[in-house]
Amino acid sequence: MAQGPTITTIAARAGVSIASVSRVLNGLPTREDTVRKVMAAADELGYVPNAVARSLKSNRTHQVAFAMADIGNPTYVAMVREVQPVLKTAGYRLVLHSTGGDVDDEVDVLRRLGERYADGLIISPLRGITGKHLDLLTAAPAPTVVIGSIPEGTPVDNVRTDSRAGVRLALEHLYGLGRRSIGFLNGPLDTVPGAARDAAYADALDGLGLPYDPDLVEVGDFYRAEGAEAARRLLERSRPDAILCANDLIALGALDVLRAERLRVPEDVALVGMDDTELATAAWPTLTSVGLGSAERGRRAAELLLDRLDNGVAEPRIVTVEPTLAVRASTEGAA
Amino acid sequence: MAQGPTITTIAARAGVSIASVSRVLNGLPTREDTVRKVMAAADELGYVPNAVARSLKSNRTHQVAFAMADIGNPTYVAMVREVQPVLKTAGYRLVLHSTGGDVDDEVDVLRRLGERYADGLIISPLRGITGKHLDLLTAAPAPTVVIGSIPEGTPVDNVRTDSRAGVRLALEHLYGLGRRSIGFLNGPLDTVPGAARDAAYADALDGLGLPYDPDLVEVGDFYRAEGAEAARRLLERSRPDAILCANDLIALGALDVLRAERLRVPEDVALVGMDDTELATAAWPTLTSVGLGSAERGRRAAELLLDRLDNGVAEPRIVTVEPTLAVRASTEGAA
DNA sequence: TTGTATGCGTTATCAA
DNA sequence: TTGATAACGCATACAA
Repeated sequence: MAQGPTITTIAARAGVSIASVSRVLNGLPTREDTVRKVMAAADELGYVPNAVARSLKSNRTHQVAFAMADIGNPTYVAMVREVQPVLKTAGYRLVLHSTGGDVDDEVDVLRRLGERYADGLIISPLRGITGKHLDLLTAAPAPTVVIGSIPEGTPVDNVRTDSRAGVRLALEHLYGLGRRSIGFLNGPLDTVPGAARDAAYADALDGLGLPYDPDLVEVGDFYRAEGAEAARRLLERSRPDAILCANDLIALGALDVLRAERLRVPEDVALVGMDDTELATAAWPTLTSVGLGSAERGRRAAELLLDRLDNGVAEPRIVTVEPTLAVRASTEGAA
Repeated sequence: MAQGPTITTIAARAGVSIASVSRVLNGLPTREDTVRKVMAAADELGYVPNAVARSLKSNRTHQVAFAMADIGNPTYVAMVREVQPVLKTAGYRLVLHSTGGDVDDEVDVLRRLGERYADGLIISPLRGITGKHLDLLTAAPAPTVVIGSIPEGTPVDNVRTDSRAGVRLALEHLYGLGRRSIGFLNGPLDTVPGAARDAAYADALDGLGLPYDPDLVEVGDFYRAEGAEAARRLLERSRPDAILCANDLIALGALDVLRAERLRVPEDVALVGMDDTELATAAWPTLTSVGLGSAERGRRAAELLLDRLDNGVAEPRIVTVEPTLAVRASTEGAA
């Protein structure tokens, strides 16, 4: 914990100026002899350059911030897991912000980006871009990439998923299996995924020529217990032959309830989750799930950001990641 | 992305010196009139203090680094999830390092701590403290907390779990259920948890007066596919009436194999996982699992570190987190 | 090739 | 109460 040596210490030890030390350490052309003396001194003293001082000069921290709602959520875990190696390879550290999905917290992250502790930001706002976000985003003090939907024309890089297509995949799959009464367990409508999936569900039904029946829709939260509650409420008033859940956790909750009600999955009720997390294959029966490309979204976001950091400005770009459907036992019956 | 205003900008605008600006912004006693002028100027310019410059002066980054093997592993997710709010509340940012369990990577993290980009470090070395770690640890340039076992006498704060007691809990539970042929699916023996759990298993058997039968032990890796492979190998040569797995993922793999072999859980084979992750309740039957207090270890580590950061030096402390046994359907048969 | 001096943005010391 | 100035550790323009 002793005060570490600085280039001044080395300079004294080697009998040269701090400029020479700096030059040697940065590999600039220097006389062989001087190089040796400096390197020797640095070695003996166990010199490690001070990142903070370097940052102050260079205006680069070699840090990238990543702000998400909850690092416990498998979706975000998948993102972080992909973001991390991309950044690391490029020489950036990852600073994590867990906002709890709180708008003020998210806004705070944006504002504090002005403190310049990071060179760039990846942010995935759970409750969407509000007016508060917008001003800060358009005048962001550092390159920013938003994962999730943003209002048209917002001048930032954006990686989004096509949840509409994802929901359609699920419903078409269920329709193809002969299911006609397809329930929907959603998360809060004031969240980005909640609102998007709600609209997509109505849309997909329409595309299949099925009516939208409010009795088949329940809103809870994106967690297992709340998913179970919602499922219970749903089953009290209707008996669908399939249920789409807005994420895998909700689907696990639904599975608990269906089991308790002695309803067989998929024979009586086919079940589909979303996000295609590890939980989907841990469940029994294994869970058919719509993959929304969390991992890929994370990776693409990191790449966009790095590109901008390295190559400077460019037009804002929008990347859309296509959804996939992982068909498993909860809809097809096989193990 | 414009160059942000500095205290110099504000000073000019308000017609005072940078010293006055600094005083106002830091809440030091200043004349009412000056305060107003400075605040007004700062507001209009949208001033945000530069964290890097501040750090250079104060020698404090308000960042804490957390190094772990893999941010995808539920154990580490649980830790991060607890560490984050503790740090945030105390005003620290979290810098994440995912080392892949690579010793050189871990050593690199320790070394680069000398760059002073963080005020402290929490590290959870998967393969244990090697000689390479030791030197750097004892002379760490910033307060460090190690999660996991460390050699006696290593002068750093340490949060450990009592995996010996954890394994004992599991085996006593199984013994109490009448199981006498208890298999063990472990992870690599050159990892800390692997080695510890191996010794603990032998120990616990001994305590119960059961013989150690090498045919009942298999080593794979801490993942599902490898767990399944290990289970397959184990079942090829013996038929235990219970299996302890070194983590939940291995247990899931074992569950897959038992199911394929038409062996009923728990009637034919009782199954116990370790770490008590979310996966344990997602599985079917739900999985009895030994909780090793990942969340609590994370929280305690963060608290230890903060205490040291705030209150300076103190004797190295060792915190041991007690294991718990979550009994579920995979051993007791109930839903 | 090397050294002196300056600035990055802040805090803090010292006179005024 | 305020302003001029030094200092944090490093990189660099410029002079020698």
